[in-house]
Amino acid sequence: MMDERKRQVLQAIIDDYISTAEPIGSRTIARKCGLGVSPATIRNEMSDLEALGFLEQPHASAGRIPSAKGYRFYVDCLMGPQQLTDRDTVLINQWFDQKVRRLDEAFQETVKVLSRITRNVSLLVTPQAPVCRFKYLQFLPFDEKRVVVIVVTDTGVMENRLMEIPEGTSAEELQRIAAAMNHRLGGLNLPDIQASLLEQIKAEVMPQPELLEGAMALIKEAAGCAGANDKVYLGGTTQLLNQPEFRDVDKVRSLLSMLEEDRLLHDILHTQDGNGVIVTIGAENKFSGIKDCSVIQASFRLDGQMVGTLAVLGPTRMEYARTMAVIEFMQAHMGNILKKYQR
Amino acid sequence: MMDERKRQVLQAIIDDYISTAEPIGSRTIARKCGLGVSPATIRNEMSDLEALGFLEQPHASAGRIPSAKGYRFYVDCLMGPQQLTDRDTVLINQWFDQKVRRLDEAFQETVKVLSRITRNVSLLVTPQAPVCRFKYLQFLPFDEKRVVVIVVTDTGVMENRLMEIPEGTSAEELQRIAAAMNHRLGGLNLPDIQASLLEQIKAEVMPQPELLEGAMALIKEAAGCAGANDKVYLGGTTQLLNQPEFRDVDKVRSLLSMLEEDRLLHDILHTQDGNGVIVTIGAENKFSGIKDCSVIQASFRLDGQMVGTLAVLGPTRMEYARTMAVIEFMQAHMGNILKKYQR
DNA sequence: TGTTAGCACTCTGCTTCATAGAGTGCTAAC
DNA sequence: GTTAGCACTCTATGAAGCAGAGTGCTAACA
Repeated sequence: MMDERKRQVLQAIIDDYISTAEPIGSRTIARKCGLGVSPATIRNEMSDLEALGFLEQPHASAGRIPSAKGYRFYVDCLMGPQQLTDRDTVLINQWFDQKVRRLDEAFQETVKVLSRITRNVSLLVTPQAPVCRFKYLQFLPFDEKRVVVIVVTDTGVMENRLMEIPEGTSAEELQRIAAAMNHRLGGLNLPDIQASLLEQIKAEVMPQPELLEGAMALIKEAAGCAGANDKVYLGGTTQLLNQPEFRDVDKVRSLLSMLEEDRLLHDILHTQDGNGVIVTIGAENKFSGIKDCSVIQASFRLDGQMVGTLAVLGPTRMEYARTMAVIEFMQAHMGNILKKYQR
Repeated sequence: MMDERKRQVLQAIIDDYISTAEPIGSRTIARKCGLGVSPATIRNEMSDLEALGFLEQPHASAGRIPSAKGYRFYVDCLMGPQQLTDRDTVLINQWFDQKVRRLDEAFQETVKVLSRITRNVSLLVTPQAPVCRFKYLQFLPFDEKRVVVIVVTDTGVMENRLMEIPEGTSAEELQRIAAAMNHRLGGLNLPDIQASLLEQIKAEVMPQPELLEGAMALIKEAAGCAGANDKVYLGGTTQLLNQPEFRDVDKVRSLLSMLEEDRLLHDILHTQDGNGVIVTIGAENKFSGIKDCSVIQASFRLDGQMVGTLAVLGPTRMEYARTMAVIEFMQAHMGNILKKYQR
């Protein structure tokens, strides 16, 4: 029931619609898809394709547009894999060579370049529970009253902060406190360093509660959000405005206000372990707010560990093949880039 | 020529227009401004006000709307100072209590809350040339192959990074390098630490060029953008979509794409030393791209030193009194907030 | 049986036109 | 100086008409 010609017709329609965003009629397809048949024949095929659920009609006398099911079939069975153009790869590499300094900057720049190349909104989330261990904590001198506290973890995530020294605390005492904490906490996973454990240490090292509090706060911070964990990066929201499906300000607003909620974005993406690129089309998405959008995503890893997920979000009418190629490329290169610049 | 009644009429028109965004006729004003005169009289006044340049007419038979000059007069002479509501101050304080951890986060959250309260786009820039001195640099152990480099400055801005140790470098050698650099650079202003000076040191401490390069890069970084210097924070861009003057997607796009250019935003704000709130209305702005917008801004300081400028950007039809009150409040509280959480 | 030409039909989008409504400016009276 | 009255102007709105695009159906054809 899906013979070769139907597939060709469907592909031609989707390809055309992706680039024009206009409903497309039998005449145009007959001309473009090169089957050498008349519009009437195409009309029959289109009628069948609509009956099968791959196409729909905005209204009775308009052309056809692809349905979600149509896009799904297109992504799964019709479109071929696509290579990135050299221009794109060069652009990406240059971009990162110039801009990236820190881990969170890398993420920030990634969404920028991703949205620029795909001409769509892009996002990047980092996982909720980072697996990283406390290595040690150190007090560095600053001036008579203050000291720099630095927390070092095994993934190279480092937090530091300036802190007041309680009246009359000697350098030796500071060393002792640091040593005590390092002894107790060294090698522990950050999420495992609970308040209870910190309380225990506090009891042992009583004399400088303020200082200890500060150090603890810093460790908690490193555990919770150190570097760039559990964060959402969003880029290219203005790209929406270029899409004809967002000619209406109200639509833009409703989508953008959704995208402002970090929690929601986290949920939109399937944070999964696989290496593949995942495409979610229209109503396949969990949230009805993006039921007219598609999401293309992939998770990337560093040293075997899942570091985050990057994604492109756009109208269901999207350049799937190209966008998937871009995501795949970025996924593969994220590891290298991160290794090179940070850890 | 600007008698009391004219002032009252102008004020009534502007107040009304600010809240409705509709051209406003003599009848409405006669009813609202409580002067007990007829629409015809108001018409005469309005005609005068138009001749004086304070009002304009979108078209011949529409009501009047304020001109840029009208807003200017309103801001300078008509509107009274306004207090923030308790709800607003509570909202702001809660916001920061919960969210702020680091300096750059403080800035990020500031633009969020600012745009939320003013219902307009808000921005925050930090000055181009931070005045801060290099204090010292230190290498901390990480593992056999790598070391953590930390740069400490006198304002508490700290950069750190994980770095490879060149094959066969002893701990003593690292100490020597650090000492040499600290000796040469200690106390210098970061912007003054030029490539030339670093080159010189490089010549003196030849043996470990890679390590040195890394440290230098880090110092340059600290000089250029350490912590949060020379950065632009932008928030509440979606607020634009709620303004009737941005019902047109093309307008939104042209403004948003302007706002994406950090350099431009930097230039939009007058980075100045005064403590006052500055209002720039319509074409008073340097950039024609925002000639239909007004900017309300103030610089804030910490320990006497100028730390940044915050601003609200919206259509010329803006709640000037309220927005100025908000900006003033935020300006005063930025110092406290920053002191409390960071340095 | 699959393909095609022809044709009637439908629906949108654009243009034109008329109308209602809001607001002004002017004049003359108070 | 203020006000009522009135003619005038301009916009926004909705109806009507028309062109264009596209379909579905039927009948003929290979």
